[in-house]
Amino acid sequence: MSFEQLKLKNQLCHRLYMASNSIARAYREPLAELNLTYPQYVVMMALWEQDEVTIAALIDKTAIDGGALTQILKKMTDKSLLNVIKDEHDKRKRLVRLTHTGQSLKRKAADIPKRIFCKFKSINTTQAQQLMQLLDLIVNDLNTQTEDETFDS
Amino acid sequence: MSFEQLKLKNQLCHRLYMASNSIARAYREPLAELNLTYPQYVVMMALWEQDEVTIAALIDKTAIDGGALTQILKKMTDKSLLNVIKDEHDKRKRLVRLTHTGQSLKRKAADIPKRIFCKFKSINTTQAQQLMQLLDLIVNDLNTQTEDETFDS
DNA sequence: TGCAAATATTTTGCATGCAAACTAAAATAC
DNA sequence: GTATTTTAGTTTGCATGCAAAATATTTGCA
Repeated sequence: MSFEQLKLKNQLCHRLYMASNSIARAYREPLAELNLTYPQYVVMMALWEQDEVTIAALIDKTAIDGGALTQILKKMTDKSLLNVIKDEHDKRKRLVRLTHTGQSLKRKAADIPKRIFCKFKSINTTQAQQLMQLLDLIVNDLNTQTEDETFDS
Repeated sequence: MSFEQLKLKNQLCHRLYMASNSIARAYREPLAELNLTYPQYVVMMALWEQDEVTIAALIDKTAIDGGALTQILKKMTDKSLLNVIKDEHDKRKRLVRLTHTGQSLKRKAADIPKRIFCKFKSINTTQAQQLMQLLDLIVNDLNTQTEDETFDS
């Protein structure tokens, strides 16, 4: 048997693995200038869109693991980018709020997306859109599947 | 300013981040049955294609970081899946060789790709191919870019 | 009212991903 | 031929990603 299905060149997952690592690596330099790691940048983007949100809302929006997020928020607090405050209405909840420093970092980050996209010599905007749509389908399928299994069992 | 370019819904990188994590998560269960993590599975696939290769060759093929790979190979050695032996011709090099156990694991892994692909309800084979091609373009662009910069400096 | 079940987060332990420093051995230079 | 440079891997330190256990509250229900 040739086991074609086990060859690396046929693995969508391996492509995603490489692409995800490559692009995260590409962000490293620009983000280092802002003293941010990639997941921290994702948290910042989420908060720049909507500030003063729950941890759960942040997990929802960023898809960052809750356990990891706790640590990430701690480091971002140390860097005075944000504060995690208690929700007076429900003391289980915490609210994440940008500091002034965190808010103003948005301007410095504004050119990062363009700097990254410049590196893509081989794909145009249309292809990038198409790629994002396909990725959305996959993420949806995988997450939906998990829920279904939960229902089944 | 609306800073549209900083919104998460417009970030290709965040799609990749989510997709890569989602699919790795999907592999977790099937791979747990083989007592493998995802990167370990990638190493196995590489070795099933070509056995007795250099560490450098493995890094090339799998795109796994060298530092991480050392640890991964150590754990796989502990599980008796492979051995890392010295190259007699060049003592700097090491050769990675599957054990009989490692080789025979291939049969048990043979149905994993199908089990994962079944979860993709929304995309067909053509779309999967298209997705892989787009991802290849991105990975190529990003890696080429890095080399160019090296030349420039 | 009072306590079990559900929620929201944090903590813990393990497995990477990655940059940078370090080690060993082979290739080159002079 | 010996010092220098290059090459191949390993080690170290830091930052996640993730599952599972632990905490703290709140809800729901008898």
